[in-house]
Amino acid sequence: MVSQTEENYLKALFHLTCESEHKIEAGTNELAVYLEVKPATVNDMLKKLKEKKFVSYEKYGKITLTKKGKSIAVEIVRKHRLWETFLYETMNFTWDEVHEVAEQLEHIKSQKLVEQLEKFLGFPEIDPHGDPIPNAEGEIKKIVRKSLFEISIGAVCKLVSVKDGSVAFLQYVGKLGMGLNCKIKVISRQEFDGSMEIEVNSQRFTVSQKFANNLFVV
Amino acid sequence: MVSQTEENYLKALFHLTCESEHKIEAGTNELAVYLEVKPATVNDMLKKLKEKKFVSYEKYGKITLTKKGKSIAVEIVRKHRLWETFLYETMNFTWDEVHEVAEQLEHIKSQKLVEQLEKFLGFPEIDPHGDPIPNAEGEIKKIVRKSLFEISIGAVCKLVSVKDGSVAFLQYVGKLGMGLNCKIKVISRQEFDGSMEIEVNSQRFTVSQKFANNLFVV
DNA sequence: TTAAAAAGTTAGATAAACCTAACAAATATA
DNA sequence: TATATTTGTTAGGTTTATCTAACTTTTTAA
Ligand SMILES: [Mn+2]
Ligand SMILES: [Mn+2]
Ligand SMILES: [Mn+2]
Ligand SMILES: [Mn+2]
Repeated sequence: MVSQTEENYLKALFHLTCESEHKIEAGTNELAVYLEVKPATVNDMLKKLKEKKFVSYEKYGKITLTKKGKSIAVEIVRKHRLWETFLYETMNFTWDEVHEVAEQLEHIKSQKLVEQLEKFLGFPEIDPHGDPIPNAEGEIKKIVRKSLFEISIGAVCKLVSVKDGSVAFLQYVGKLGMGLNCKIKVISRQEFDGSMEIEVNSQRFTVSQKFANNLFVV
Repeated sequence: MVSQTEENYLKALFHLTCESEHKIEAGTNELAVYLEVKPATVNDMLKKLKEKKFVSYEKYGKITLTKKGKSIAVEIVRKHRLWETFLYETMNFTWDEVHEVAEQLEHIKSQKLVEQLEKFLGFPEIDPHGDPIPNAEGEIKKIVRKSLFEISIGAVCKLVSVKDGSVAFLQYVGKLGMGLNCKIKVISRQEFDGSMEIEVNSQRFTVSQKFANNLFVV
C-alpha cells in the first residue's frame, strides 16, 4: 500500500526531476520547500521510500525515482490531470479552481474509475493548463514549446501551456483575456528589466519578464 | 476542520440513529462493531466529538448527534449518494461496485463540486440502491416502503430499495435478474423458516427470510 | 586551503487514530 | 437480591507524519 503522503512525495519528485529539463535529481531541502514541510520530515520519509524501493538515494546524496517510484508518480499525475479536465470540461470549474480539488481527487483508488473517466472525456491529451496527460501505459507526449520571453519582436505565437499554476497567476492571465490557444504578438521588449509589450485580441499590455517566463508558446 | 475519520464516525451515528426507525441513540460497542474498530477507540473519539459539540453524551450514557453533528453527517451522506449515482449513471459502474469508491469520494471537500455534480446528474432523488439523496438544505424525502417479507401471498409489488448494501447481496439480487423497479409476485411462504417463493420476470425462485427482509418494496 | 555557508541528518517530541489488557458500571438473570 | 454477563472506560502502547534544535557533512568562496 502506498499512503496519500507517499504519493505526494513521489509526485513532487517527478515534477522536480523527470518532468523538468536540465535536472535529473533532487535534494532534501529542495523537496522540503516544494512540499512545504521541514527537511527533517523529508529525511524520515526518504528512508521509508528507499526501503520500499521507490527512490534511490544514499546518505548525503541526491534523490532519484526508481522505475517503480516513477510509475506510481506518473499514475498520480495522470489522475490529477484527468480530474482537472473533468472539473473544467464537465463541472464548469475555471482553470484557476481545478488544481486544489484535483489535489484531493488524484488519491482516489479505483482503476476502473480512471479508465471510465478518461473514456468519458474522450481521451484528452492535455489538461486545462496545457500539460500533457499520461496515457494508461504511463507514456507522456512531449510538447515542444518555448517561453513567451524567448519569442522575438514582431513574431506572433500561440499560448499552449502555463508553467506556474497558482491561482493568482492564472486569474491574472485570464483577466488579460488570455487563455490556451490564444494568439500573442510581441510588440517590444525593454532591455532594462526584460518587460515586454504584447498584443492579445487587439489589446496591448505590458507584462514583466517573470510573467512572460511562465507562459509557454509555439 | 473535520477530519475524514470524524466524518466517518458522524455518518455511522447518522445511519445508526437518525436514519433507522425505532432507534434514536447508539452505544459505544454498537458503533465499534459498525466501524470495525475497538470500543476503546470509539471512546477516545467520542470525547473529541463531544468536545467539538458534534455529539451529546455522558460517561456510560447513550450517544446522539447534535444539530451540528447531524448536519455534517447529512452532507456526507448526500455526497456519498450523489457520487454513487455518478458512478452508476455516468461511469458505467454496477450497483455493487459503487459503494467502495463512494466511500472515498464522499470526503472530497468542494462545495462547488457537489453542487455541479448534482446539477449534472439532474438533481436525482435516489441513489442506485434506492436510498434518498438529501438536498442542499439537508432535507431528505421520506420513502414509504415495506420489506418484501411483509407482503402477502399473491400480491405483486415493486422493488424500490435494498437494505443491505454488501457486494455479495447486491450481486445475488442482480443474478436473479432483479433490480430497482422490478416487479415481484409473492407465490408462497414456508411457515418453517420463513423462506418465500417469488416470481420475477416469469421466473420463480425460492429465497430466504433474511434475503426478503433486505429488499424494500411498495 | 581553510573558514563560512548551505545542505543534510539525528535525536527527541507531539498529535491523530488506532490497539490490548485491565478495570468499572450497568443490566440481566438465577 | 446477589451474581453473572454485557457494556463502557482507563491506562499505557504503537504507527504515521509532522515538528524543533542540535549536529555533521559537503560545497562555496575568501
Ligand atoms: Mn494541477
Ligand atoms: Mn494542470
Ligand atoms: Mn453506499
Ligand atoms: Mn447507496
